[in-house]
Amino acid sequence: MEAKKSTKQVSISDIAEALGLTASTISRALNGNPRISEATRERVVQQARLMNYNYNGAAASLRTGKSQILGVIIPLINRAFFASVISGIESVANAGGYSVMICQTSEGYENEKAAVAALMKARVDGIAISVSAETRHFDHYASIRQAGIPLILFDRTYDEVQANQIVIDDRMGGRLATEHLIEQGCRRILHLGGPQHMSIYANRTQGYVDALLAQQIKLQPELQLFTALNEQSGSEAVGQLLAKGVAFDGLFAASDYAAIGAMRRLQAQGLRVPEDVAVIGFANEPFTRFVSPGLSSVDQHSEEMGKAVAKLFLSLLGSEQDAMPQTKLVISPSLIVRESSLRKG
Amino acid sequence: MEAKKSTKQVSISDIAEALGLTASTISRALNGNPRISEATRERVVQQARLMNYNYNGAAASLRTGKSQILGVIIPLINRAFFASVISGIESVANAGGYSVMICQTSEGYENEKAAVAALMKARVDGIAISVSAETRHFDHYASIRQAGIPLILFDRTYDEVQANQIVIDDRMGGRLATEHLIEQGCRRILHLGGPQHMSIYANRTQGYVDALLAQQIKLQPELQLFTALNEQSGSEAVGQLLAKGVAFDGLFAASDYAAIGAMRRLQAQGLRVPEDVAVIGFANEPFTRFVSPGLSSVDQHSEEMGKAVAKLFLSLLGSEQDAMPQTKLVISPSLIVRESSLRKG
DNA sequence: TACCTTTGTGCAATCGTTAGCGCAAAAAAG
DNA sequence: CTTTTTTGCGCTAACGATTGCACAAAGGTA
Repeated sequence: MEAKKSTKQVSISDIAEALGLTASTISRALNGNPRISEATRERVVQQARLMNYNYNGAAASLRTGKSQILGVIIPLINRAFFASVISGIESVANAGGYSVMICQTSEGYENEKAAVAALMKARVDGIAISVSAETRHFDHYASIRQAGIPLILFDRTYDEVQANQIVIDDRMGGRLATEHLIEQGCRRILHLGGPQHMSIYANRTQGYVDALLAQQIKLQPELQLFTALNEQSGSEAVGQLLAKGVAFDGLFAASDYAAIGAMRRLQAQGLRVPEDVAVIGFANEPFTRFVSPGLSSVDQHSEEMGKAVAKLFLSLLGSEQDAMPQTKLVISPSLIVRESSLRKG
Repeated sequence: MEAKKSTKQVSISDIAEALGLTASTISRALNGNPRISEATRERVVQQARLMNYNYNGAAASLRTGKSQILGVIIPLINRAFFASVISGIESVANAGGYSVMICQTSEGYENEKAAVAALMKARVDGIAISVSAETRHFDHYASIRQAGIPLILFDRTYDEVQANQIVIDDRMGGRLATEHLIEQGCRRILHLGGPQHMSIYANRTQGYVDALLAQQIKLQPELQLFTALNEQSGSEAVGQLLAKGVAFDGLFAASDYAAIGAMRRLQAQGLRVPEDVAVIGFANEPFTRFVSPGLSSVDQHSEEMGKAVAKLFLSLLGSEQDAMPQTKLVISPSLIVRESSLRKG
């Protein structure tokens, strides 16, 4: 009365016993250690399959100190950008024999602390973080560095954190978007920017400034608004400006959501896009191709970024001893032109 | 010459030594065992914080057989539906003290096998799977049942698998969508369905049939097309029907992507939506609200489904002994009416 | 004072794998 | 036919946390 219901998993010692060998031999055979004869290895593999053996990662992790797990912390999983990044991380990490453990912070600082703790508890071999909007100080990363495992910040990074970084060139993205609007004949370009304490938004704004200055277009303070960059705030920003009688013929929003909100408001007020106002967003969210007019945007190569994160992680595993050299990888964004910014003339 | 670079994490024995106690006392203190005096517990907690102690999940997992990890396998992470489900799973699981390990299969059978193996290796305490499109047999789930841990199938389920299920009522969703079109005056309703070996698609089709029969509308074989349900196939399906001169005044697609593809094609061919053809999709993808006309759809309450998955998992943990009773939870979808299906008359 | 409870902590075994060291038997070298 | 090297495997001690059992000290009861 102990058979069927037993939830006990078979271990290498069970295999050893069945084969008249010892656990160490099984371990070596399964791990491809060259000191084990081909014949024995074959027998072991057969028996393992037969007995439905499952490798116990926890035991190995305890013994070796490595878990073969990569931890990832992101603000929101159901944002197309982050979902794609994870997808990229997943594919490369898996190919390298690593599993991925994911935590989302919902942009909250306390959640981020809890996430770090959870990953450290799982003894992950490295952590990749896209910092939550709420996070302003970084003491909770200390335990990661103390454990001596790779720490990679991506997209939402801060230079003050001692860590490897992978970002897209947001400044270039902002410049590309703005230059494009200028080329389309826009001269009074409204910029809807995000929280400037976050480098991604500050850089997009800087790119906007760069482009204007390069064309000797004077910056107009009333044409720069900083909001939460969601659909509603985009709509409201445009509504207020129009109410105040501030005119503009182009609009660069640092987020597609703000852009779509703004575009819909413009249309609701009787303005034509792109004829009266050319609009471009940022992130190339999936919906941008489906709306009409198609929303121009800046693609961040999110899946590629994810792959880069995982690759960097894998490469850091070898050389982790030496004071953790800080890599900073910058990915160039691409301009995606659709109807919302394309004027016939 | 051993201090700074040491990557060694502190263990409960280290705390014990510092305090002149034993590891067992530290363990009990940290776990809130009532046999430890409040004074001692306080000292231990202080010292642990001081020494920057991190709980070693691997060690505990080895000893207890529990990892406090929930494994999740999904076809694609960067699909709004699955991303939301994960988000829901994550929030509830975390609140229950569990971490989430995610694997994506990219709809591939071999990947799904690898994912199961990876999760079993991590000794997760339970696995939730949304079956890949390519998967037709389920032997690879055997190791899960053998390990005696909860197995939950969600959304993409198969009754032939002995497991708990959480699904939405796709049949009801299909019926709601079709009834709505009928109410809007449609009589010749085109249905774009998905692979019928997958219950979700078969059920949506069945709902369509139910609605028509209930209204004594005769089924027209030429008005039922089964495709891969992406944007392109939706477009092509409509193109072919129009070319063949098959008329229809309503369209129910089992996917929003197929619906948008179809809608754009209709418009390109000069047909008005919803006046000439009323269109409704399925899944309520984020883009449906942004397109124009707004695409009516069927909401699957994805985040809620995720939460239900995690809750079921947590509840199964207690009662896992008894032959795993098979729960089947059905979530009702909601009809979301937008302009694409709303006729003035 | 003697005995019984509580209360608070220590002892030691255990989970499954790994890896350094040791040691026979077989093979190669002299 | 010895001596050295190689090959193939076993022994054993970890890794860090948990937990049943034991047990001393303190407090209660008779």
